[in-house]
Amino acid sequence: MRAPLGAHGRRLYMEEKYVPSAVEEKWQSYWAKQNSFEAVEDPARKKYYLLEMFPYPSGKIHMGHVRNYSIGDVIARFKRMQGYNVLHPMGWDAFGMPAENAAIQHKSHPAKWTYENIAYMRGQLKTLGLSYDWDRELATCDVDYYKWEQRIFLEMYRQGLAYKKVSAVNWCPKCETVLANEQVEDGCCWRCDSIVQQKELEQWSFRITKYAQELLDDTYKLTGWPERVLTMQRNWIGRSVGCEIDFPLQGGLSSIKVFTTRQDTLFGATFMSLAAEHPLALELTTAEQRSEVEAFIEKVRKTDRIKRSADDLEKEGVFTGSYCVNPVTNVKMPIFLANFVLMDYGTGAVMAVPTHDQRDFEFARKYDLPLQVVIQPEGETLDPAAMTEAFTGEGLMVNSGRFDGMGNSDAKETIADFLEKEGIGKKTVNFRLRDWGISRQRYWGNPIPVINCDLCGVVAVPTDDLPVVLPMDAAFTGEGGNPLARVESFVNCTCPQCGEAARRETDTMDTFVQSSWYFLRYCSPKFNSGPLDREKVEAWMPVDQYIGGIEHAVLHLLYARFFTKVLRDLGYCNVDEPFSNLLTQGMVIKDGAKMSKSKGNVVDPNALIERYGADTARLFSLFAAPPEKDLDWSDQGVDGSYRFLNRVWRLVYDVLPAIKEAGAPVPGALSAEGKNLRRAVHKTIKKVTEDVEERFHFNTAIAAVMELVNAIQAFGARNAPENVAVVREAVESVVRLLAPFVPHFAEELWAELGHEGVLEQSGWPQYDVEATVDEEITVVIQVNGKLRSKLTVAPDIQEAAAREAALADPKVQPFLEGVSVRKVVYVPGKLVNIVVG
RNA sequence: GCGAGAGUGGCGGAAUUGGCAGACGCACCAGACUUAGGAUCUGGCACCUUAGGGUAUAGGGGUUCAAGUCCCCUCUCUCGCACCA
Repeated sequence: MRAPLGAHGRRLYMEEKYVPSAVEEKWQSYWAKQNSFEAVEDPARKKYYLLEMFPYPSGKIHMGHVRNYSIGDVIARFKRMQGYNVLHPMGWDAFGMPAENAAIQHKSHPAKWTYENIAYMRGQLKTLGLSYDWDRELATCDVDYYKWEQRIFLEMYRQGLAYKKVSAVNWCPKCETVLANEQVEDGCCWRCDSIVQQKELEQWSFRITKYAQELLDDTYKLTGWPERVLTMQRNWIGRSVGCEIDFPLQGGLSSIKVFTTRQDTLFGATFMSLAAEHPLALELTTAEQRSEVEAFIEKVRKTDRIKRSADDLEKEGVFTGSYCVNPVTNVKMPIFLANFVLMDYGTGAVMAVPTHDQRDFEFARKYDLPLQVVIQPEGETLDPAAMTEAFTGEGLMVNSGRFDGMGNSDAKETIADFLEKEGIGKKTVNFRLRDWGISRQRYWGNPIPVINCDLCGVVAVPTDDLPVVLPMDAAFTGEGGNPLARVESFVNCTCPQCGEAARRETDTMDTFVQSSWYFLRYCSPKFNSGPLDREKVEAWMPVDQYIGGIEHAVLHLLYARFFTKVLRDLGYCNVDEPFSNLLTQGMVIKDGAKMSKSKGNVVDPNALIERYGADTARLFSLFAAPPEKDLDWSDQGVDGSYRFLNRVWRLVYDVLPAIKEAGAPVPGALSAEGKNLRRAVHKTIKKVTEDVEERFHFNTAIAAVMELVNAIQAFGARNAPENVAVVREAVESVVRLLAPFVPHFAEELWAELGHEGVLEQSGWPQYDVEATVDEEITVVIQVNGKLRSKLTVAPDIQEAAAREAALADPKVQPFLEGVSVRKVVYVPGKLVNIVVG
């Protein structure tokens, strides 16, 4: 039954029963109408930029999104209530392969599929009551977004930060396309099961290596990031310090350059290992070794990347027939090709020191190559003939000429100086990080804005001719490679330089490019004179809190840092690091496994919202675990959260008539019970504030509110006239503290409590320190560290009194009989420990 | 192999600075209300117990008056990297 309406359409009594759908629809439309979450720059207020990683519009929201965005929304609403000017935007990472696959499957168009998904998912996010500034929404597949990216690309090209190079890629001969590493399953194409080949292709790359040092150094400034993410990035960048050393070819003029971090073992280098792809490989091969070497190179090339880097791959190699010379010992070193030497690390050549490197050791044993010990561990004499593994520890230098007797660690620097002085080598820093290959032979991406001219070579599309718009009339058959390459009207063009017929580049950019700067674009999403409005970017950046999955620890989060630095250097912004604080939330697990269709353990957010409402869905996903941990989904747990909201609703319903007219509590006029409840209220405000603000531990914050609700319910004399003010304050506090977690629910009850304005603008509740002070405290009494009794005493009890009371306590007495008290430890306000023996 | 993190009741999880282990919730048990209960309310709920207590935070040792928390060793799990010269 509906409650009767008052004169202004307002119900006279609140609904007895909590109906989530009614409440949620009401407030969602209110927020939309009021544009409640619009972010406007305001120098008078402190800004707070809160961002969750934007989703790929795959079709519908899953529970991982619900969790991610609920966490973000709590922080956004909390900060807003605290008075911050909050920017909380949302958008779509909208280019990518699945759209193309769906188009092939449904004989549709990637754009149609993508925009339909966006429309649907936007609706789902709105149903969750997330407080986004929807006016800033962007989709990376919008021309208005990607055209600016093309402009950035061209500027990077001019600066030498974007360049074309030949690199090895995974190639499916049937699909005629490049595959990402993760699309290769057991060496076969994930779609057609053909054997994936390694292919050398001309690819566009970004020179991220130029920023390697800065990207590494600045990880030490990111104090708001989880340590493990920083560690992963540092490992990925992989800086190592060592030397480049030239080994002259025997009888030849040229030399082979190696990179080593172990120049201290140079005197023990007895042979040379080159990568199979090393440019000198064939040149160095003698006639009699030719067939063997060619067979080896072919074999290595055929082995795919995954197998090649597998742990159990046996070390193999082949002798080229040529020799080089160890520049410090003049020993003749046979030159081998070895399958474990990587062309894309260092120089693709390794000086082999079998006595002090395990890989070289295994290789030398297999091919019967000489061993020379140059580091002796203390108290032991290594005999090359008897060694079963390389010695990689510390020791004293031997067989190393003038360096004999030095500690090998100390010798590193000395030898490096020596090599530089002699012109044999030089100190270098080498990075594991490689340039970022961004070419994709796919349609649904941002076209790389260049033109290939037979006469002029690669020619940038003039800025005035931008954007290069992705043509809509491509055919999606799943065969014949990149659909874009078959759109004649797109491909055929004239060279902007010479005017002759030319072909447009049909590679599109990796989708990680779009996600590398979307957070900057959010600051001025509609700016139409460039990618970024510098003033707006300066007003909002950096992102104060970024939230997303750990799976992007290296890829996205490294690319975004790189891109921000590039944009800074191009003059678009003044930001060094885009994300001040990073929260990596855990996965949503059910029945011990990640939710997946094949496991049949998927929870559908729509069904959940329909049955319980968004507030319950949010509450449970926040309550069940702290954000950085995996969340174990439990249907019964959801019931529990729903029950809690119903309990709060009923509590308000029950007390409303009595407290309607109540004012603020007058501390001096309270009963003892009233005082206790008020203390609980203010302690709860304190705890919730701290848990949310300092730790993002929403689970304990919610638990604290639950405790307070239990306390209000247990509060016996709540309708007594002297207590109604306390009850009102208590109930209102519950509602206000719940606002960031269950915003519709809280707004509704706030209105029912008779407030005219919206709750979110009423400010975050402040606790009264005075009210939190205990009147009496419990002091624990231990005997030899074991709990024996408890004392209830005044908070200001003196040490002597506490000791005396403890020793006199009847429950403690039996434990003091027949023994002597050796010591009494007193921790003020906490415990007395009587040590006996 | 290297690096990081974790291991607490039947379950998810609390314990923020070394000071009452198990908050809060779920499940379960008993009771009340009820035609009924998958609603609601009340109470119970780590384990053992001779009812005094005793034992418990993966296992073992240590520091301390006091250890889930600090130190050492071992085991298990998760994640990341993995021939990086």
